[in-house]
Formats: sequence, C-alpha cells, structure tokens
Amino acid sequence: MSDVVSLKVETESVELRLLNAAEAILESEGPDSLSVRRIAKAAGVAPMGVYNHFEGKMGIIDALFRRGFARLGAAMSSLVEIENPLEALAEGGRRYRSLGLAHPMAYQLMFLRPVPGFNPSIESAKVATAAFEGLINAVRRAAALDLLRDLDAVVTAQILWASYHGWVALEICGLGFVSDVDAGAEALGAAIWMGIANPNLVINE
Amino acid sequence: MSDVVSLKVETESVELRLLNAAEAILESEGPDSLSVRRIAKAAGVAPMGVYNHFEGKMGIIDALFRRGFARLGAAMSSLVEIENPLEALAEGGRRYRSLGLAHPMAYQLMFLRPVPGFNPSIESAKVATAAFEGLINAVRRAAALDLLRDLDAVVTAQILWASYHGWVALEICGLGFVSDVDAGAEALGAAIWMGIANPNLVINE
DNA sequence: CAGGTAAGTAGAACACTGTTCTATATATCC
DNA sequence: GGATATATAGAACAGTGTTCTACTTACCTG
Repeated sequence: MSDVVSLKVETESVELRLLNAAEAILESEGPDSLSVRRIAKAAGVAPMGVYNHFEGKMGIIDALFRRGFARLGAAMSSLVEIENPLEALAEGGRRYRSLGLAHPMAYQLMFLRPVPGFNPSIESAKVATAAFEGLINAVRRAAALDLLRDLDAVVTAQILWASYHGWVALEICGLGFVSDVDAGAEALGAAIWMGIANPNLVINE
Repeated sequence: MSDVVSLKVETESVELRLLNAAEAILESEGPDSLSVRRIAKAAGVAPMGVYNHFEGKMGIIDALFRRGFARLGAAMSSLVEIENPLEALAEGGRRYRSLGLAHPMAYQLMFLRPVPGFNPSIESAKVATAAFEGLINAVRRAAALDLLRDLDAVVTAQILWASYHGWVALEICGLGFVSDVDAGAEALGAAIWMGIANPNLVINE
C-alpha cells in the first residue's frame, strides 16, 4: 500500500494553499484585495474551492482572523517565561505593538472591520479571547506580589490592551499628531504603568 | 425678481438630501449598507447624483467622515468653557466615549476601516486633526498650571486619545472580557489620569 | 431673442464581486 | 461494478461602483 498516494493529502493541500494564498495577499496588498477569485487564482484552483473548503469568503477570512490571534496568543502566553512580573507586563505591551507593526494588515483584519459582512465565528471569538490569557496571567502574577493598584486583574488587562490597541491602531492607520511615535509609545507605556501600579510602590520610587 | 426661484437652491438640496440619506443609512444600517444605489434611492435621485455631487462613493463617504469629526471637534472645543482644567480633561474623555457610543457607526467610519478603498481626503484629514485642538488646548491649560507630568502637550493629548479610542473601539466592536464596561471606562480614565498627572500632585493627594 | 456651453439628470451598459448552479471527475463504500 | 458523497472547473446570476449615452436645464454671449 505504500505505493498508493492518497489524494486526501492533496485535498488538505488545496485548503492550505488557499489559506496561504489569502494570507500572502492580505499581507502584501491589504484586506481590500481579498476577493474570492483573487485568492483562488493565487492558489491555482477555481473560485469554488473557497466554498468547498471554507464555505465561502467569510470562512477564509475567519481562518485568517484566527491565524492573527493565534500569533498574538503565542506572544502573550510566552510572557510566562519572563520571571519578573513587571518586566513581563512591559514586554507584553512591547510585543503587542511590535506584532501589530510587523503585521499591519493582519492587525486591521483582527481589529478594524475592513471586510464588509465579516463577523468572527464563535470558535474564532474564543481564540481571540484566549489570546489575552497570557497577558491576564502576567497581570495576576504582578497583582499577587502587590505590585498593582487594587483593580480586578481582568479590568487591568483590558486597560492595558485598550491603551496599546488604541495607540497601535492610530499608528497603523496613520492617524495622530505626534512626531515621534516610538517615543510616544514609550510615554504611553510609562503612563499606563503609573496608572495601574500600586501607588505605594510608585511613591517609593 | 423675488418671484423667480433659482433652481440652484434645488441643486444644493440634492446634495444635502444625498448626504442626509447616507448619514441615516449609516446610523441605522451600518457602513456595509452604504451602496451608491441605496443612497440615491433613499434620496429620491438616480445613482449618478452621487457622482455629480460627490464625484463617487468615496466622496460621499468623505463627507460623512468630515461630519463625524466636526461633531467630535465641537465637543472638544467646548471644553474651553470648563474653567477647571482637570475637570476639562476628565470631561474630554467622557465626551469622547459618549459620542462614540451615541454614534457607533459614525465612529467606525471615522476610526476603523469599514469601507474598502476609502482614504480621507487631505481636507478631511485636516478636519480630523483639528477636532482634537480643544483637547490639546485643555492639556496645555493643565500643563500651564503645572498639573501634568513633564511631557509634550501633543504627546499627552495623543496618549489620552489613544487610550480612550482603544477602549471605545473595543466596546463598539464587542471585543474584550470585562463584565462592567462602564466601570472599566472609569478605571481607564483614572489610570490615565494617574499616568499623565504631575507626580508631585498625586503624592499630595 | 437664438445659439453655444457647461452641468445636472435618468437610465443603460460594463467589469468586477460573492454566490449559486451545472456538469464532470474523483474517492469511498458495499 | 454501481451507488453515493465530495471536490473540481466553468458558467450563470444578482448586486456593486463606475462610466457611458441621451436628454434637460441653466447660464452666458452676441
């Protein structure tokens, strides 16, 4: 039987080819270029392939959405390897921003609603929420050492996320009026840290 | 000559009808429903009217974009009527959020990318930037009284904006994991204030 | 006033879009 | 082998933004 090559492997390859083609188009040309025919042509199949494997355009967008959040989740979950909780939090912010800047188109797809009619599936929404577990965990570690203001860890994590998200989104869209965005991002990080840190710790500084 | 009704007035009315129709559709059905034919039909004219008066779909989207920022600009510029600079800054954040929540679809059009191919015109980008003059002014007032950390006023204003923008955008898109978003927004405001305030002032509290 | 020009108007045509339909091919099972 | 399910390519369909066409209206000039 070793001479028989199952075409099921090839079937999986079509799905992967479509998804990789879509990702390449997204990264190089932006979400506006993600048409069914464009993706299918780049993958070397007929447009119906998108329907056979992803149930349509929204299905393949959903898969790209999940890829983006999986990437973010990996960056956040590895914060646990950083022993110092303060450093882990600061690194969380830095990683969030650098990921966004490294993948601006994926960032838009994840957060800025660029594809009309697209709503994440329930599965994808779970992946998206899970992506922040690492950050929430880092917040909890810092809180356990009394390093933070007396706020719910989930609220603190969302404040961190919202602030960086806002900054990165403005940055990616070219909005804003500061001249040095890198220095601005540092200042934002410092301000947020001042805002969530245990006031007694700040006083002792 | 008072009996002669110039049809130029009627011409302006077509443009206004189109724009008002577009705004109504945006607010009630969202940006995905802003098709040229949909807008024209709602305004009672042929689709070519969008091209005659706005040079096409992107032109009328541009006009909606400007309306949104004009509304925001008015809310920010009236902060000058609030004598206490601290109260003005806090009110700026509250107004930003309440405007976003009152006009979620306009907010998306202004800050997310819901319309494929749309980029603000140079004129609109100016209106957008000018919308924050009131906020920057309020920051400058507080800084002049030594109430803020030693940061450039423009950077401080963008930190404020980015933080609230991030929070409101997540809120509007239904993203996030806190259960009480109102309390979360208050906590965000408090954290940001701690982050931008003059440390000596915070110590004295 | 008549003629010329510019701009607005409605409706039709065009290329592109997401989706569905049709016919065929392939894989699997009995 | 036949039956069934699924994948495949290509075509058809309705909706999209845009352009084209023909006509109308407003304005200006001689």
